[in-house]
Amino acid sequence: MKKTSLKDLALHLGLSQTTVSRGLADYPEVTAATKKRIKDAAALLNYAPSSSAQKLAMGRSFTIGHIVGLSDHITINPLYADFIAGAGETYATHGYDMLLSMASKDKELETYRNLTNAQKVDGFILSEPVPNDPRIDLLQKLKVPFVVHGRAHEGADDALPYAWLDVNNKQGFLQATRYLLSLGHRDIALINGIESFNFALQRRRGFEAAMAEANTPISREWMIATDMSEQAGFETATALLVRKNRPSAIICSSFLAALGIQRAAGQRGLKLGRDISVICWDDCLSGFHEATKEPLFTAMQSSIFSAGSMIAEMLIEQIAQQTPLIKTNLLEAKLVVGQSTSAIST
Amino acid sequence: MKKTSLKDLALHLGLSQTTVSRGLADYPEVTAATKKRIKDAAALLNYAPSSSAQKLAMGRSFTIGHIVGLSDHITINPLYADFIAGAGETYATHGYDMLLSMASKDKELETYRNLTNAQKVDGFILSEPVPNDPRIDLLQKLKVPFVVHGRAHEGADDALPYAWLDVNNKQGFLQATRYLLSLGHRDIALINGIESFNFALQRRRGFEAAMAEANTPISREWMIATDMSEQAGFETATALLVRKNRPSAIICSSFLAALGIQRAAGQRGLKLGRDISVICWDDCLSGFHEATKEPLFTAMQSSIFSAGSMIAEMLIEQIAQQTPLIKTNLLEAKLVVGQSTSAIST
DNA sequence: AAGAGTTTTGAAAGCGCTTTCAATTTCGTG
DNA sequence: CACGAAATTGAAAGCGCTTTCAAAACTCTT
Repeated sequence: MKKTSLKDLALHLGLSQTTVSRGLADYPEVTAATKKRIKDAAALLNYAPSSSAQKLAMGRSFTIGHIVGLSDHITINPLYADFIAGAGETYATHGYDMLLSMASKDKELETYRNLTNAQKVDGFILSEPVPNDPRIDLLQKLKVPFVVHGRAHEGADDALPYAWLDVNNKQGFLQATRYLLSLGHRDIALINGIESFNFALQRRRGFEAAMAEANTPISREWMIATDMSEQAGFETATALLVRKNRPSAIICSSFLAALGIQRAAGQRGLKLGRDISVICWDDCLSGFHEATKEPLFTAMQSSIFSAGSMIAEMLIEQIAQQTPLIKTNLLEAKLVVGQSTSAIST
Repeated sequence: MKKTSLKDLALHLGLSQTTVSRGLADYPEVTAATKKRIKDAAALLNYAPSSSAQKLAMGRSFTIGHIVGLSDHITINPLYADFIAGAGETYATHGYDMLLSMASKDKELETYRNLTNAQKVDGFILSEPVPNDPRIDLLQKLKVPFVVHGRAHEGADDALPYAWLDVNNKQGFLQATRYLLSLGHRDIALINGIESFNFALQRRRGFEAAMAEANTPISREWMIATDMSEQAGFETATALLVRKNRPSAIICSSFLAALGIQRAAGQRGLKLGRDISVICWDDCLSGFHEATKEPLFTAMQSSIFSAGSMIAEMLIEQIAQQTPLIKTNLLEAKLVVGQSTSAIST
């Protein structure tokens, strides 16, 4: 049995392709009665329009591109997976598809260009921007709609010449640090992400601001920027805890790394929330969360899943209206107190 | 500046569309000289064929579908992310695109049907099969090429009526258990994945077989099937370790859960590889591995990234040759000794 | 009952490519 | 130099849809 085409369907109904096409697309000029007749027949004959024909005729692909740049052996991180899942859910409800493309870092720009030129996508979501990200320049030159997850440029927050959605990293760590200070902690270490990523830089700013507010000196050796993996968290924390004067609290940029801190602490007989306080950034990854119980870590929470969902919404909207008016969205993380922090014992 | 079409390019070159098209596609009847002329011009004018037009004309989409069924709030797991990354890399080198679609469990079958009918994809990769998976029946009925990651039916391994790639789960845990036994362990607990997934069932089989071989009784309360998350590992291990006669070794179905076991052990002052041995299945997730150092866990390793890559290769091959000859591929996991196991102290 | 206005339908022209088949050019050979 | 064979090129017909524009079928007025 061959695929049923619009022509077949029209023939079967004794109508023109035009009318059938319009009926299926809910054009107002088609009577409700014939619409129903058309749709019933379509269901019966198991008709589905060929997407490539549609795309060709309409000049749009109803597809959003996500490109992940694989550098050597570092691949998708779980964060990104959740983000994608959020976006994907939104696409599904809006009739969009998601094109996911892996490209080695050196082929990344080329991949953006190809997907655009071949008209495979109507727009892009851009993740993990770096300062003055070349991808942004490229996409602007190509005049293809896109939204950035994060901001690629410091300062002038409001006047960035592109659409973005970001979480208020600075404010988040400001608040987190204030919380630790309010518990009496003064010797606070920072285990941050690589600070060439803007998010990490902003978090440090927040940390520093809070410490400055409280007139608390920062130990430079206690501000560490590293990978956001369990292993890195473990190693960094171990290095920190092995010293004779160790911090009484750690503020950490990732849930995964916090797990590593916990391992390091456990190995030295230290219990989180009793012997040492830990507060971390928590992107609310699925699989690490049992919503039911008191959270393991005190954390600044901001679901990256919903970030994905929201950014997809923004992009779809931008595509719908031709004029690329530049919308932005700044999310605030929420302080949630868990078991990993306590007031300093006097 | 409008997009350059094939027509533009042909006009510019003073050739027919036919020749240009053939030249770009490296047809043998086009002279090397004109081929070069064509390709240069294409590069100059920044020409890229419209993929939808190509698809329409050729009746193929050069796109592979991956559908992830989201059940409620459980989304993509990191395992799957790595798998996808591996597949994506292979697609890229073969000129294929990956269409990633999120669908709630109840809409999942419908999504397969839609993508197929709309001819959006040339084939599917099917993940996490369950016994007698309805998706398999559907795809067979739709006559669309697909390869299953894992096997959906027990027994008759060789004669399954579909293409699959799987890792030898039974053999893997057989070997792992034998290793623990060889270290003198007899009180071994199993923390397994949900056993409605075939992979988990097979691993239990392997465990049981090894124990039977050694005439070692299994404590039924020590065979636990649960989620493969850090949290679940932690809770299960805690329950196990809190008893007065606790196992001397644990075999665990996931690296993540093993992390949880470690946390539970640490909390009770037990050190892995000294006070208790742990061996786990390790899918070699990126981000959890520093290739440089001795691995944390003794484990059965099998990279899920390369599984993704291999399965993509299989599918592309199956698509290329119309006749769907059914290939299969059984991978063996590798025992790698790390720090988390040691001979039982006498 | 005719004319104007309003719905509802359809023929046909694309969208940008591939590919069949026929036409043209080039080449080798007697 | 002529002639058939081989290599190279092109005109045009799709692929399956959307959409413009014109025609046909109604619905009211007067």
